[in-house]
Parts: sequence; structure tokens; C-alpha cells
Amino acid sequence: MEKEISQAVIRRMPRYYRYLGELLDDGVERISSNDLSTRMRVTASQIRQDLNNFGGFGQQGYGYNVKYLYDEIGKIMGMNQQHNIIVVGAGKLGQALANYIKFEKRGFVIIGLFDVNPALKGISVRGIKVRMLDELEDFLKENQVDIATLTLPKEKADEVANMLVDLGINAIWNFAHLDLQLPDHVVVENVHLSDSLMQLSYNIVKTEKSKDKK
Amino acid sequence: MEKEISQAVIRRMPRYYRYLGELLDDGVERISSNDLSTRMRVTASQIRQDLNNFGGFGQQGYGYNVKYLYDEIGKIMGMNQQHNIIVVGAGKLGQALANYIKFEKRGFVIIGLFDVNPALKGISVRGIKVRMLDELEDFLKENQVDIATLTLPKEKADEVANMLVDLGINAIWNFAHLDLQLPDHVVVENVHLSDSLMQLSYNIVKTEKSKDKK
DNA sequence: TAGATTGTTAATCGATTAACAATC
DNA sequence: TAGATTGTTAATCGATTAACAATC
Repeated sequence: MEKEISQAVIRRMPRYYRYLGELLDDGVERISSNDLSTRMRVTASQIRQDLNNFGGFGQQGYGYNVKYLYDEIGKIMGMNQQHNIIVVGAGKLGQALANYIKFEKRGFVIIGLFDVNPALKGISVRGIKVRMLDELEDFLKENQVDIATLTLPKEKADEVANMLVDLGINAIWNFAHLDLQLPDHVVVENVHLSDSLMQLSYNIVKTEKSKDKK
Repeated sequence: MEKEISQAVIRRMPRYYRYLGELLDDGVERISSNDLSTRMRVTASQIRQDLNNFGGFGQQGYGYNVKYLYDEIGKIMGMNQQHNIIVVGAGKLGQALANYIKFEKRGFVIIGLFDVNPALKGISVRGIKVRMLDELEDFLKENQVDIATLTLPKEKADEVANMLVDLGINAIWNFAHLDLQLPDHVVVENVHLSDSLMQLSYNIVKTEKSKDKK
């Protein structure tokens, strides 16, 4: 039986991937866990432990080959396959995501934009026209869709999420400010911007308080 | 000396705040840690431990008064004060954030939009006109700005972040896909959308693998 | 070979959960 | 008062760090 890898580790992998990508761009061929730890401001121990969850990618006395490690982490994270995405909710945020070309470099391709608001029907973003939600069922029959992005007000989000799941969607990137109640087989990744702002606010207030004390 | 509260706890506070807000809207007057734990799918123990980091907000035999606890968490997180925000980078994402009216309900008010691209100079979002970055210094003299949002390509982000800090900004909400290297007194909250997508991708791949095995 | 650095085990630290006395 | 539920201490669990033998 395979051991489950903790989400704490998974959360750090994109960061390793990013640093390795930069090293690669800079033409760096190899790197030791120690050098990487200095750059990333984490312990070398943690880097080695994290990586060894997935296998031994290094070599004693040498370190890690940057290109090889970059590719291996890419494979682990699914960067070697294309993920087709639809965006449900074609408001400003939905449009911003649809417009963000860099996702495509990582294999995340936005192939559809949906909304309920007929006023949006005419427009298109990067050549992707906004469709009405009642066209979704047919669209899903004709296209492989791996991820549905939810950029809707929370009042609509739960209902639409359930509809998506009924139509066969198994992964949701949720920007709506609520916890979706969905079957266990559905993978949900939340981006709660308000929560993020609140955390920032707390840390600002905390910092101000500690200054007052001095 | 006050004990530092761990970021693990801080990360959970906005979620408590959200659930309590919903209970409040539903007219619920009081709630026990046990009932809340069932709704939120966390342990009652964790709820009580988390809250008691900040003080005893409940009453034995009664539970927690929803309105009171909501307000107290609000104060802890700084929701009782206004935070003036500028958005630096007036592309689609910056515009989407500037347009998001719900932030204002929590006291986060966007008062300025900046960019380097002269092509954006004419436009305005929700009555906020896009200014050029060279107007920033004067703007900061005339307005209290608590948070700067960075929605720029990573090539520009580091330079602009340092400029902001030099001009007196102490808190940054960073959407650029890099780690900012800034002085210790600056509070940074990162929203790395690509990292979030990668995590989702990993969990999709993992789920598919475990299905194959059955 | 000698030096460097990994992979991995062991030790420590911190976070979560359980238990229960205090008390409303 | 009896019942309910908190606040808090103690026990457990998991994650991080340290240490070092293995090995390139």
C-alpha cells in the first residue's frame, strides 16, 4: 500500500518547481539541498524529506540535477498532461482568468466560458466566446473538460457546482466565498480572496500593535 | 510577554467568521462548539482551542453567543477598521479586484488604480481612474494607503514592490508569481494562482491513480 | 581515495485531539 | 439543583529538524 503524502508537502511542491524553473532559466545545472535551502529560506532537511516522499532524485556528493528534478516534479504534479478548463461565471474575475495566457504554458488550457447573464452572450475573451449555461451539457459531450472554475457569486455557486458534478465534472477550482458540499470523489481547490485579505489584515494589525509597544 | 499565535490558527479564523456570519443571517442566537464542529467538519476541541488563543468568548452550559463571537473575531482580524487599498497593475485581474464590491463590506476600500501602460490611462473602474505609476508618490502623500495589491507580471513586480516599500507601504497583497524579497517590517500575503492550480492538478492525478487500482 | 552530499533514521517540536474539572 | 458546555490540562499524533551512515 502506498503512503498518502500530506497536503503540507504538496503545498510546497509548486514553490520548489518555481525555483527550479528559475535556476533552469539561469543555466544552473546542479544544486545541492543546502544551496537551495539558502535561496528558499527553508531547511535543507525539509527539502530532502519532501523530495524523498516521491523518490530519490539526487546523488550523493553531487546534489540534484536541476533539469531532471524540475521535470520529475512536473510529472508528479501532472504538468506533463494537458488540463482542459472551463470558467463558469464570466464576470471580470472569470474574464481575467480566461485571459491569463501563462496558465497555458503549464498545460492548463481554458476552452470555454459560461454565464447565466444574457448580457454577456455577445462578448468573447481571447477568442473564447461566452456561452449560456444551458449550452453546457452539449459542450461537455463534445469536449473533454478536466476542471471547472467557479467565479460566481456565492448565491449561485452551490447550485451550479452540483449541476457541474451531475454532468460529470470531477474537479472544481472554486473562487466563490463558500464551502461547497460535494461528493467525496470531487476534488475541490478553494481560492478565498476575502480570507486572504483578512489574514493580511490580521498581520497588519499585529505588526502595528508590536510597534506601539516599543 | 504575549504569546505569538500560529499562522495555522490565523488561517482558520476567516472561516469561523464566515460561518458565524451565516448563522447570524439565519437568525441563530447561540451555538455550541459541538454544533459548529458538525457544520464545519472540524473537531469541537479545535474550535475551543483556537478561540481560547484570544480569550474566553463562551459561557459554560450555554455555548457561544453568535453575534458577540462574530464581532470579537471581526475585531481580532481588524474588520472594525477601514483598510485603504491601491491596486498596482491595472490589467484584467487588477480591474477585477478593483471591481469587486464585496471587499468594501469588510472595510477594504480600493481608492486607487495604477499602471505603467499609457494605453490604460483613459479608463476607469467603478469610478476609479487608472493613474500612471509616476503619480504614485504624490498620491501617497495625499491619501492614507494601508495595502498595495500587486497584479503585475513577475518581471516588473520585484522592482515595483521595492519602490512601494520605499514610499512607505508596509503591506502587500501579492498576486505576482514570485517571492518578494522585502524588509522584515513589510507584511506580505501571497495569492499564487498557478500554485493553486498545480495543487489541484496533483489531487486530480492522485484521484485518477487510486481509481485505476480498484 | 577524500570530500561532498544524499537518503533515511532518530530526536524534537508544534499542532491536534481527548479528557475532565470548573462553572454557568 | 441537574445538565450542558466551556476553558484548560494532558495525551497523542504528525511534521520538522538534526544527525549520520551510505555512497557517489
